[in-house]
Amino acid sequence: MQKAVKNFLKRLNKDFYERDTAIVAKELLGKVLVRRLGEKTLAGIIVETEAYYDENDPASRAYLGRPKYCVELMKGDVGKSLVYMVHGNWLFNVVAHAKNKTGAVLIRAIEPINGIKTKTNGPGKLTKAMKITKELNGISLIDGNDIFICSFNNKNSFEICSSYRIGVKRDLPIKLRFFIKGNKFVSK
DNA sequence: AGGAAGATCTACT
DNA sequence: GTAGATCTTCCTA
Repeated sequence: MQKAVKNFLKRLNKDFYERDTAIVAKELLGKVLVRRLGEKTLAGIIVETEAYYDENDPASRAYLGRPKYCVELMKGDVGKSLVYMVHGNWLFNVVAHAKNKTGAVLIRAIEPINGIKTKTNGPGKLTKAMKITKELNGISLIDGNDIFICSFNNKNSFEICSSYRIGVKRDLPIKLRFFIKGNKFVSK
């Protein structure tokens, strides 16, 4: 820890998360996801995200008929984690949306900077690497200490690209996936 | 008990 | 690059 950790700036607060979901998704790129496990601290730079909206978004966990706990979380306070299982993989999201809206940002890939040994170039892989499970569902990234996101003193600037979301059966006609151009940890 | 899921791996054209 | 099988735990009934 050491050098990288000293570059952490402050934790992202409610004002950061309480904006349009796509804007938050885009601005989460280059931020640092921190996971505390007792004495250990795992950290990685977020390099790929996707925005998911409300019941009108067919790919969203808040879409009609989806599990109630997901809908409630995505409607509720921003800055909370939303964790759910898909095809045997835990996926990690952060609730983020403008006031009185619904939405969450899926963290799809990170670039390891501290304590991570396994590959993190996919949403299921990064949760495995960071030991993220259902236990973290619903906790706050603003107040809690087990997991949170910080801004980071990035030396190198980067270029943001967007595309349609991956693996989604029915997508919206707007590009809601954001990633850092050329980063090798971005999923394919 | 059954169905569904925003994934991953492997094996090809 | 795309295609298919397998996937593992959840929610809802």
